[in-house]
Amino acid sequence: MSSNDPERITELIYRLGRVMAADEWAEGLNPTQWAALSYLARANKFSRAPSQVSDFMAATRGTVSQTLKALAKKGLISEIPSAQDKRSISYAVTKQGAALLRRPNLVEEAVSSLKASERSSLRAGLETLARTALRQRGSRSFGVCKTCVHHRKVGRGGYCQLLDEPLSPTETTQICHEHAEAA
Amino acid sequence: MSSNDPERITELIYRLGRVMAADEWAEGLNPTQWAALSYLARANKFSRAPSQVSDFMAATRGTVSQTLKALAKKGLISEIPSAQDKRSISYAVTKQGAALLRRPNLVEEAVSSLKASERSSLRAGLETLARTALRQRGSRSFGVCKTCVHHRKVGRGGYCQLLDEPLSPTETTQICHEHAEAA
DNA sequence: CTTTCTTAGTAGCGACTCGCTATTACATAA
DNA sequence: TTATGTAATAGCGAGTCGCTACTAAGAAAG
Repeated sequence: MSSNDPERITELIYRLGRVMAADEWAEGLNPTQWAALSYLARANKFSRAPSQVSDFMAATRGTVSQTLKALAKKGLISEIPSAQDKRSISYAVTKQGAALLRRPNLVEEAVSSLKASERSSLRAGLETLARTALRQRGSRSFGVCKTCVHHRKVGRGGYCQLLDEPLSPTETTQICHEHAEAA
Repeated sequence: MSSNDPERITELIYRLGRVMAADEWAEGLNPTQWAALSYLARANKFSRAPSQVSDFMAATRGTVSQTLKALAKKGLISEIPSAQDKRSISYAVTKQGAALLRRPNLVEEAVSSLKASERSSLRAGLETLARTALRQRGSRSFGVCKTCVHHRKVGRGGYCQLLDEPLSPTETTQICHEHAEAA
């Protein structure tokens, strides 16, 4: 009888996901390619290898490998071989890729039209939900550096105690593969 | 600076959608097939034709036609030709299909573990969001009969004033293609 | 030093989705 | 009767998906 049915919420998330996906058949890309492109644009330099993209996208490395090759062929991202580890590759979003990402998004617009109070409670609920679901699945959280246990604020930027690397102000707001939510 | 970024909310919905999808490669079905099967189980008898499924799934009739054929071949749904309109087909979930749908779902479990207050505000936010996004897109709402402007309560069941059809108590809780939210 | 793990990335396979453009089979209105 | 519109499907090409199998390179243990 409860109208707060877990079923209804699941349904809504699923439906919204599908509507967003349908909206993302544009500019010659498909939803998966948009997801990979947008992740790469928001991830820091330690988190842009195929393995990490596939972790984020909840897909296998093989699948993601193909997606990234396709994006590279379209000139939206570029391959950058690692200097340290000769097995490893990283990808960077090109100017053309960044331009494409400025396209307005259906759900983002709908979110903007929400009242601030609705927005913050929606966000809180989704945040908790995502944390729970991802933990159950054994997936990483993929938050931004400034909310991570390994992060120390240094001046305007910061420092990652896990990777022993200084971070620029911009980098502290990027997504990291090694992210672990601070208490 | 706002941590209620529309971007963050969009991101969370997208990520949850992907995680749910990854979780739905099971029992020989894929995410799209699960979505169609679960819709058919929850839709009323006026809303189970390929056209209506494709409206709901935000896909073309051609794509959905193939998905439904695949489900039928697996014996999870069965084809029912319409008596009135000889162009039209309807689908019904079989016993085997219904049995499959009882599989526990990752996100549904996560939702259940939410506090009741969190759950209701999450639900409210998603409801509004979905309504806005669907209207922007010109999509139908696909609610259940008992919340529809065309619905009149009659005893334990109801009556649809649009289709001029009586509804059993069960039918008033099913999804309808013609649904229009009552004020 | 070599073996022996382990990890990063990729190819290729079969099944499938997706949007697209016909095409067929009706229904309905002029 | 003849348009006009709608329901469903077939077939096309590009691409995702999980999978297995593979190469190459780093790391660890003998």
